[in-house]
Amino acid sequence: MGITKSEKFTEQQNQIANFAKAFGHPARVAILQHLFKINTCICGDLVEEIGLAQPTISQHLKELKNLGLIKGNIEGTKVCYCIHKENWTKMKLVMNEFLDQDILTTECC
Amino acid sequence: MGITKSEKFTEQQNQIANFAKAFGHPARVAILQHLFKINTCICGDLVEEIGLAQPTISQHLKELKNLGLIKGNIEGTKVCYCIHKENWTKMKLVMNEFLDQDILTTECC
DNA sequence: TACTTTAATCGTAATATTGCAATGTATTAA
DNA sequence: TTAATACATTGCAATATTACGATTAAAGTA
Repeated sequence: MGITKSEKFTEQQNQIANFAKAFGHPARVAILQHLFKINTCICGDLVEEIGLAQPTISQHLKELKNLGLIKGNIEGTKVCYCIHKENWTKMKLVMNEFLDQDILTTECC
Repeated sequence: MGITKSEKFTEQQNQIANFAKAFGHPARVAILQHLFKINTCICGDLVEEIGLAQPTISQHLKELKNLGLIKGNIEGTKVCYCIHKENWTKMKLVMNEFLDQDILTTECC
């Protein structure tokens, strides 16, 4: 049904899934990497950099902004985006708790 | 169009996105957490544990297996699943390189 | 053999995601 | 004011994902 039964899972599990979903598209990965790489905050050069149409990039940026991973600031006709440091750090804590689980058991198979 | 233009991105970006997509559903997060938690490798108790229908769980398990994050072993009429340690470690390297990027810039906004 | 158990697969419905052309909205420049 | 620039939004088509009933396949049990 394409609908995720979020109510069956813990808040933590849904949170992990939501962050992961944001990274689940290479364009959003590329956008974030670019924002990290460029010292000056980048606006719509992302469209050229990534190579997708402007509305598509705008949509991906919106998702990242809604999750709180980036911020946008209007500067004249341009918009300047950058990583939301504090939230990025918080996100890392959540993801690392999941990724860094200790593997206590020996493999069964 | 619902189709991701993977060819526009680097192999690394696609790899990150593919791993992230696997974690982008709380059921798969829950499955993995359960496999980590339980000392004995778990088979279809996952169906009871997670609370989704058996074909649904089976489908999620298949995705995780295709990505190489878990292994399955047939034991009689049951199937025993566990984390694929080596691949999990490799996945962590890829994800951490992405997540742990240094934020050199000051925020612009 | 026939029956049971367990899990995979098939088929399908409902919903979500991706991508972009067209359009709208500010802001700046002329 | 008019035109240009930069980006957001809308609307829609194509594809992907999620979920599960029904069925199948494989192995154990009576």
